Amino acid sequence: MEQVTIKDIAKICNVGVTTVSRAINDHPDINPETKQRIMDAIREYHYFPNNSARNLKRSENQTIAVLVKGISNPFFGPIIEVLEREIIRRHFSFVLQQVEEEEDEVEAAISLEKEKRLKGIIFLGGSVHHTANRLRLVRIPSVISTVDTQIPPDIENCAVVSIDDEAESYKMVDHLCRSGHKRIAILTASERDNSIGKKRLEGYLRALKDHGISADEELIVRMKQDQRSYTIRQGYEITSRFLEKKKEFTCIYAVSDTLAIGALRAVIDAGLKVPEDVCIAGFDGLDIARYYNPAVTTICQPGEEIAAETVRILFDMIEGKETSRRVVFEGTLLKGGSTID
Amino acid sequence: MEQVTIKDIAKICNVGVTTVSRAINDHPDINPETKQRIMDAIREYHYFPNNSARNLKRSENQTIAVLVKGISNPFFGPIIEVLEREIIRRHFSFVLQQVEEEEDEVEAAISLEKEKRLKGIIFLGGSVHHTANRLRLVRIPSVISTVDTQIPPDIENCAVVSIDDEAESYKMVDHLCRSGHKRIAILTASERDNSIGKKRLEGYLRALKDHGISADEELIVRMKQDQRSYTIRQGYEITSRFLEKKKEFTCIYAVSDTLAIGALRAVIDAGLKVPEDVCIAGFDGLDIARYYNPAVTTICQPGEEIAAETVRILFDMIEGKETSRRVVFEGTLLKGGSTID
DNA sequence: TTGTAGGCGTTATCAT
DNA sequence: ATGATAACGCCTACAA
Repeated sequence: MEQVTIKDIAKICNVGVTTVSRAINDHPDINPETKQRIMDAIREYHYFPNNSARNLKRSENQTIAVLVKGISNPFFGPIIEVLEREIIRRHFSFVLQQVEEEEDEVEAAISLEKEKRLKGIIFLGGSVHHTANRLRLVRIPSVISTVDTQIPPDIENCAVVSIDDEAESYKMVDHLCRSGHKRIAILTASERDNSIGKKRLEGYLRALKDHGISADEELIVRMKQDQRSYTIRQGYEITSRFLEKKKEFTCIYAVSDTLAIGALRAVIDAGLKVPEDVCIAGFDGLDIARYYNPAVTTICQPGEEIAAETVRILFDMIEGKETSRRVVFEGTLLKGGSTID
Repeated sequence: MEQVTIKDIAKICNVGVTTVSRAINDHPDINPETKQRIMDAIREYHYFPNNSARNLKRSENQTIAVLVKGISNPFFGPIIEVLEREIIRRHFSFVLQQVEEEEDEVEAAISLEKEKRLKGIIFLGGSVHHTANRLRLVRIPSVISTVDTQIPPDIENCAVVSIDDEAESYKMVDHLCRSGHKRIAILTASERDNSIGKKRLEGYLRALKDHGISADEELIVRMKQDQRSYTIRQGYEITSRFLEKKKEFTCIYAVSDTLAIGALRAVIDAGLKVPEDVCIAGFDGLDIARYYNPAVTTICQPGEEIAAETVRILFDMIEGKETSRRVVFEGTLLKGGSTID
C-alpha cells in the first residue's frame, strides 16, 4: 500500500470514513471501543492524515502564521520564542514561515492564508510599507511587528507594534554629542534602503543638526550591497575600509549591534583602543552586545514586550474587540564600556 | 465574492477551468491572447491559487524541505543559506520548516512529505538517532546534516553528513593539554543529553586520559535545564557559579562558541585576565567567535561544505545514483587570543 | 486550442 | 453511534 489514506483505515476497521475522521479529530460522538480499534489500526498501518486535504476541506483553522524576513537575524530569536509561547498559550497553532529576501511578504501572506485557513498573521521584519495597498487583500487580522511603518488608516484589520526608529536613533546620537563627540561616523544601510537604515540615519542627522554639527558625507559609511546586510563581517569590512581613509572622527555609531561588533573588532585590529581612542555605539540590544568585551553601548529594543503586545493586539482583532492600531515602545539607552560618558 | 477560485476566473473570462489552469501553469497548449486575457483577470480580481488544493491533486512537487530544530541557532544561519542556494540552483523549491523542541522531527517529516509531496528532506540539528526506526517510514530520500549519528545500514534512502564530534573535541582538548593545561574545566550539556554535548564530553575525557590526567567531576560544568541551551547567557551564568566555587583550573573548554563567549565575559567580570589567568576555548567556529575580543580559540566546522555536500548527496539519491551514505568532514582548530600556545 | 468530468483525501451534512 | 455522500479548489485525462 503506497499511501495509507483514511479510506484504507476505514476498510481495515470495517467502519465508514466518517467514523475514522471522528476518531482522529476527537469528536465526542463515537464509541470509545471503536475509537480504540481505529487508533490501533492507525498506529499499526502508520496512517498520517494529509494536511493538504484537511486544509482544503476545513473552513477554518485555529492557527496563526508568523512570516519572518531574515530568519537568522539574531534580533528575532527571542522574539519568535515569545510569539510562539503566547500563541500556544491561547490554544492556537503556530506556523513559522521564512520569507525570501526578494519575496513579497504580503503576497506570501495571502497565499498562506488561503492554504492554511489562517486566523491571523504576524509580519516580522521586512519592509511592509511599500506594499501597503496589497495589505488590503489580506482578509484576516495582521500585525506588523518590530517594523516602524505607517499603514493607511482605512485598513482596519492591520496594526503595527514597534519602536520609533528615528527618535531612538536621535536619542543615541544626542547622547553621544552630549558626551562631547563632534565627529561621529555612522554605519548604515545602502543608499536605496527605505527601512530601519534610513530611519536611523534620519535620527542621526537630526541630532547632529540640533547640536549645531553639520553632517559630513564622508562620515556616512554604507554597507556593501553584494554581501549579507547587517552582519558582523559586513561591519568589520566597511569599518576597515573607512579607517584606511584616515578621516578624523572620535566615535562610530552603527545602526545595528552586529555592525557595531564588526566595527569594534576592526578598530581594535587597527591598533586603536576602545573607548579611549574611539567610542563605539550600536543599536538593538542584542545579548551579544551586552556580553561583548567591552559591552557595546546600544539602544535596547524591548523585543519581548513588543512580541507580547503583538500577540495581544492580534487576538483582540481576531475576537473583534476594539484595540490600538499602533503601539510604539520606548527603547532604552544601555551604556557599556565601548563609550565614555 | 469572498474567495476567488479558478472557476470564478473561468466564468469571468468565458473559458473553461482547464484553460485557466493552463494559463497559470505555463502550459504550451494555449492561445497567447486567451492567456493574456486570463492573466489580466487574475490580477484584476486578485486570484491566488490555493496551495492545499494544488498539493492534494499534484502527484509530485519539485520541492525539498529543510527541517530545523532550533532555527535561531546562529550556527545554522550560513548553512541554511547554502542549502537554499544549492537547492534553488537545481531548480527545486525550498521549504524551511521549524521543528519544535519537543516535536519529533521524523514525524514532522512524514507529515510534510504527504502534505507537500516532497522529493527530499534535510534534517538540520536535533538528535535524529533515537528515532532511527521511524526513519523507515520516510519514503523519500533524506539527509541528516551536521548531526553526528549512526543510521541502521538497511535504511537505504537516508544519509548523514557531519563532523566527528568526539574526535574533534579530542583534537581541541589534546591541543589544550599539549599547551600545558592540566586542570581544564568543560562546559557541556546536561546529564541526560544524548547529542553533541555527550559526544564532545567523551572526546574531552579520552584526551585527558591519553595525557594521563584523571577527570575531575568538579570540573565538568553542566547547563541548567530551565533555560535555553547553548546561549551566551547560559554560558555566563554557569561560569559565574563555577567561579564562585574557587576550584583550581587554568582553562575552560566550552562545547559551543556561544557558551564560550558567555564564559569569557564571566571570567573577565570576575577580574581575571584572558588568556593570562584563564584560557578559554569553544567549538563550532561561529563568526562571533572569530570577531570576539579576544578571538575565541575554537574548532571550526566547515558548515558551508557540509551544506553543499548534503544537497549533493540528496540529489544523488533522488536521481537514483549510487552515493555515499556517510560523509565525515574534518574540523579545523582555529587559534585565537583566548588561549596561549 | 478548448471544455467536461472525475478524483486527490478529508470533513461536514444529513440521514439512519 | 455510525455511514453515505457532497463539497473543498485544483489538475488532467479524454473528448471535441
